[in-house]
Amino acid sequence: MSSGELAEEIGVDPTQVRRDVAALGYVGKAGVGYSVDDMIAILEQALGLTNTTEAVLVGAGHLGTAICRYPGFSSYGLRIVAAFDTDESKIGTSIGEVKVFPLSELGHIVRRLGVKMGIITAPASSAQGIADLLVESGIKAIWNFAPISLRVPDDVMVRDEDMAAGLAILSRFLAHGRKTKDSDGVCQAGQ
Amino acid sequence: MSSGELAEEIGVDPTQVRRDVAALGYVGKAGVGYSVDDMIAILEQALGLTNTTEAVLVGAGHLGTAICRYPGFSSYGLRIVAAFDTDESKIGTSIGEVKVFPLSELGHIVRRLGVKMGIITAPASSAQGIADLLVESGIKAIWNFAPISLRVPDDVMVRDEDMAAGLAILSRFLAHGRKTKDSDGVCQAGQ
DNA sequence: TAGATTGTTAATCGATTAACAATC
DNA sequence: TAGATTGTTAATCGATTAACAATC
Repeated sequence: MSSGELAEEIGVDPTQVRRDVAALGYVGKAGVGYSVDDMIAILEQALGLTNTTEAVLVGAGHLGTAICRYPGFSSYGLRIVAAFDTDESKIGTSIGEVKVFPLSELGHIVRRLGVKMGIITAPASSAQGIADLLVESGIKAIWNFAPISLRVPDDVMVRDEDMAAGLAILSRFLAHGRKTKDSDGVCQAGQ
Repeated sequence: MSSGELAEEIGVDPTQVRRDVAALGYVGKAGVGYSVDDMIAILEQALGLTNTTEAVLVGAGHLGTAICRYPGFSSYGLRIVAAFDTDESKIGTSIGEVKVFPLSELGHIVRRLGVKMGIITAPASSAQGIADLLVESGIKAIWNFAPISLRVPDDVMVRDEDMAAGLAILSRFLAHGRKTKDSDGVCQAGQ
């Protein structure tokens, strides 16, 4: 497969493809292109999809439940090993395969299992406290679904899946009828 | 509030703040700064949060249910007016305030209500078909939760809330221990 | 007035793209 | 060999930042 075909497919410049592929250390064949199999292997490797990532989830509400049950993640190497909540009625129950534990057990369990990823599906009001708790327990990557910017140490990565931001960008488009580059930055400033 | 304070708060350069604020047409007072109230008003205006956006949701599974019930959206001006699914057992039921209709009714209802935003929470395999249907019915903004790149006309905006992409970036960080700029582009190429 | 902070111009930085010799 | 496609250098483009006169 050639850089031109790939570029066409994803709507970018062919040079961009060649550049990125080269940056990953994969060398194609001049006059021929790239091997699809090699390409897949290289990308999986680069994205860290080859190893299974274990994660804990905090906040067993609707969103947490949806994520625990989402069938796609296992094929991307994610395994949720425990869920936490403060709601007495949820503790002890299971969401699919995932057991729900009291939040007070979090530090204990995370440290014991050596889990490095935490997923926050709790309300915004308790998200920062949960993040602190996760970081303190040794978590290095946080997937944050709460609509709030979390403060964490530099060596911890946060990925915001901030739905309100996504919604704001779409709303803006509908209201003003144009797509902007700055939307993201402006939105953060607004929080 | 000064550009310096705002910049400090969100971790960017003060000039950036001044530039963006000016770009929105809001003029601050030299030597004083910006009025917080004016700032909020300007941002809400710019982001289109002042008008309520009506949306339809397709795919009344776990994720769709979580979104319909998510309490935060109403304060951001989103109102989901109808949900659609092909599952006979779901049709006719309600998720909170939202009624579930058969997918065959989508064009009819969307056109009738003049809704401009569609939310896709269906499996990846049916997402493109749903997108086509939404576009055909007059939808101009699609909020896509299915892990697939949708093809739509230029005048339709798609916002991908692609969880697999978010997961890949975090996995990559855990596996390789560094944050990258290119992750997004590379990830698209991998799909 | 003196201090602070703006809006904007000019300089820097990085990312994207065009062009092309090297290679299969 | 001839055609195609690579990796990379140089040129372009846009975004970020530093600097500062204008202003409250």
